[in-house]
Amino acid sequence: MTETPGSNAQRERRRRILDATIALANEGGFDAVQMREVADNADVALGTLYRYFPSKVHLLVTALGRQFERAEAQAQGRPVPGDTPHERVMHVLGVTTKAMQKQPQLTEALTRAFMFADASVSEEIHYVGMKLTAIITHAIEGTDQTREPTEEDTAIVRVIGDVWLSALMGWVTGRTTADEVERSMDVAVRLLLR
Amino acid sequence: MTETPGSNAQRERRRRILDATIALANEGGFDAVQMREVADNADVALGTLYRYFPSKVHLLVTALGRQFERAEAQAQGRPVPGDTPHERVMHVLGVTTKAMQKQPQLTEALTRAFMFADASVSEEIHYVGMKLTAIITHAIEGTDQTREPTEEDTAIVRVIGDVWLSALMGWVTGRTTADEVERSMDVAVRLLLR
DNA sequence: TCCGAATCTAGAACGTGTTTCAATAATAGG
DNA sequence: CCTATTATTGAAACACGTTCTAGATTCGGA
Repeated sequence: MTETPGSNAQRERRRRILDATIALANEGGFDAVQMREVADNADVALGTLYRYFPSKVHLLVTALGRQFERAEAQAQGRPVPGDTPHERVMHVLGVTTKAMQKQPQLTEALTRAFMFADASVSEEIHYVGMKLTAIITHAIEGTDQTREPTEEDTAIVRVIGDVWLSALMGWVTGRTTADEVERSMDVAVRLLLR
Repeated sequence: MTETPGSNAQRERRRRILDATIALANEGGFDAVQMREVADNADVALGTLYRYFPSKVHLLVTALGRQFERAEAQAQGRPVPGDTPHERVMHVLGVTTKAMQKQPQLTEALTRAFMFADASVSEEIHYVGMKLTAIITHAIEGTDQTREPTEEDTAIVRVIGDVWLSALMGWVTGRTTADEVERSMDVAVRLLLR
């Protein structure tokens, strides 16, 4: 799927770096992901870290992309429970929200990096966006994978993704609770999938 | 409206600081708003700047709030053109998008600060959110200000605001063009206001 | 007008993201 | 196996947000 270029040793280094990143983020959030610390924990020189990832934000957004990849791989084939698009989308969002609640620091780190990213990270951002829409589309379609998503479906998926990001931001910045996230998602999805 | 406390000299300092912030942001975006530079240009000591605004993000989000205040004051009383809620909302969003296109650096600076804000900025963030929903609500209502907004209206306004923020982020990070922002807003508003 | 408290100033200092560089190690091509 | 190229290392240096300190200055109340 995602062919990572380079020698074996290089793939290993890259993996160690991303692992260290996730571990640090999980413990202390965005601020705890310090480049010197990541390099140390990944057994790599600081310069090497910067050769692999040109900035902290690149690093974190790439890590987010890897998380989405794994989530997608896990959901692969398994049908989403629920009889209506609304139910299925809410199920996926609910599961995701619950997972994020269990690792609030990690969520904070990855979300803030995503939000803070500037134009130089657009490629990585775009990748994450694709994964997100793929997951929501999959939920809307349900088992009925035969039907090609209409243009309207695509638009709806994008809007749901947007609302979810905003809600996530509210939660990460402590303005809303996880319950409120779920409630506001429910309202938005109801408005859109009617 | 917004009673700024303190002596005259203090209000003046605060104004100079925010003016310098906007000016720097307008020239060079988020990175060009450097605290030492802001302090210099506003003729205050660095320590004073930090007494007024405890962080760069507080500073920028407060500046964003002031911009919204002014936008709201200008729109005050003037009815929004358009015969339907959809038309009126799109008109407001279109005008805003155009204004932002004229000052892309300023938009980048304020948007990124808003996105990056953490829990300590929730008050300022909340203020900006209120202004935004007020503007959208005003557009939906149009001249017919008699009708109390329903609960559904409120929910719709919030979703529109969320989508707009996401679209804005896409534009700021160079993933989408201003045209695409407007187009995706049109789709979202159509989906919601039907 | 005078005093004490609050505010402001100038500047040094610190932490962390980022850059740079010389030396060493690994790797690929002949 | 040798060599040229490239990658990695370790460490210093730089940039900018933030904090701290010591001494003016300003301000409000007696």
